[in-house]
Amino acid sequence: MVTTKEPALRFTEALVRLAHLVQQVFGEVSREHDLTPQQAQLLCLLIDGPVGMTELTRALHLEKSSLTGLVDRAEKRGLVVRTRDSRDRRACRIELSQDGARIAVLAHEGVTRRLDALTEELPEQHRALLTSAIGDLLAEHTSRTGRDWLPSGHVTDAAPVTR
Amino acid sequence: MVTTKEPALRFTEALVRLAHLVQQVFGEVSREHDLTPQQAQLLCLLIDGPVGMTELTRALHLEKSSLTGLVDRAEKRGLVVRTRDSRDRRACRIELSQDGARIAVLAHEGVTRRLDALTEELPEQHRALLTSAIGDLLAEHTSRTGRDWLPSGHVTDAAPVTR
DNA sequence: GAAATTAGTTCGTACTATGAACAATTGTCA
DNA sequence: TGACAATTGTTCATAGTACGAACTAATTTC
Repeated sequence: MVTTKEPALRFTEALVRLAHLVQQVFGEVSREHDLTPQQAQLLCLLIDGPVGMTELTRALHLEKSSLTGLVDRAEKRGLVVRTRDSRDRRACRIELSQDGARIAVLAHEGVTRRLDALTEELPEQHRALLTSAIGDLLAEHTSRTGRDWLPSGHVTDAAPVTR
Repeated sequence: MVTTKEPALRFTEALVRLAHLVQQVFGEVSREHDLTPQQAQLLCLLIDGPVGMTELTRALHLEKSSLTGLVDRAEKRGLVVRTRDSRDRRACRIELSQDGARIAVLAHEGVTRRLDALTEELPEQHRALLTSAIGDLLAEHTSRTGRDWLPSGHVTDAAPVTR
C-alpha cells in the first residue's frame, strides 16, 4: 500500500513538484524566445564565457554524443559558435554568438524574474533560509557523488545552514 | 555584465540547480528500472488508481498528442492498460498493469529513498522548514496560474510557513 | 615512438514534444 | 428533435533529445 502519510513522502513530493515547477518556468521562458529548454540551458551556461565540450557534458549531465547534437542545432540556428582550442587541437570551445548572447541574457533574466516573483511574498528571511538549505542539499549531493562542475562561484558559497 | 552578486540571482540559481538534481535522481532511478524519466513519472501518477487522459495532460503539462505517444509506448511495453470509460465512450482511463504497478512502486520508493538520503544530515527542523517553504512557493504559483491538478492530498496541506 | 588516453564526431535507434487535421461522442439550446 | 458547438482522444509530419558503439585525430605516457 502506498499512501502519503509519512513526512518523508511529503518532503520528496515537495521536491519533485518544485523541480517540475522550475522546469515549467524554464519551458515557458524558452518558448518565448523560440528556444527549447535544453538550448536555453546551454546558452545560460555560456554567459560567463566560452566552455569546452567536455566541461559542458559534466555541467549538463549529458553524454558527449548528445551534446554534439545539441551544439550542432544551436550552431545551425546561429546561437553559438565552435572555436578551435589553440592549445589542444582536438578540443573546441563553445561560444555565444552576438545573437546568442542577447537571447541568453534575456532568457536568464526571464527565468530569474519569474522565480523571484514566486517568492516575493515570502519574508526575506525564509527566502535566505530556503536558499541556504538548498545549498546544503546540493553540497551533500556533490560530496556524495564526487565532483559536479560549476560554471563559477554560485550557490555553494552561501553559508551552510547546518553548523 | 552578468555576474552572480545579488542574492536574487543566488536564489534562482539554487532553485535551478535543485531542479536539475531532482531530475538527475529521477533519471538514475528510471534507468535502473529500464524506464525513461517520463515513463517513470507516468507510472508514479497512476499509483493511486486509473486516470483519464485529459487529467494526465494537466498533471504532466503535456499536449494531448504528446501524451498519446507516451501512453502508447508505455502500453506497448506492458506497463499500462487503456480502459474504455463506461460513462463517456470518447474517454479512456489509463491503468497500471500488474507489471507496471510493481515497477511504479519500486521507482517511487527509489526516488524517495535517494532524495531523503540527501537530507538525512540536515536537522529535522530544517527539513520541515524546507518542505513548508517549498509548499508556500508551490501554493503561490498555483494561485497565480490557476488550477494545477493534484493526484491526491499532498504537499499543499502542509502548514504554510508564512503567517 | 608505440600504446594508451582524451576530445569530439558520426550513425542508428528509441523516445519526447508539438500543432494541425481528424473522428467519435457528448452537450446545448432553439 | 435536430443542428451546432465543445470535448475526448488519435494520427501524422516535423523537430529535437538522448544514448551507446564505433570511429578519427591529437595528446600523453612510458
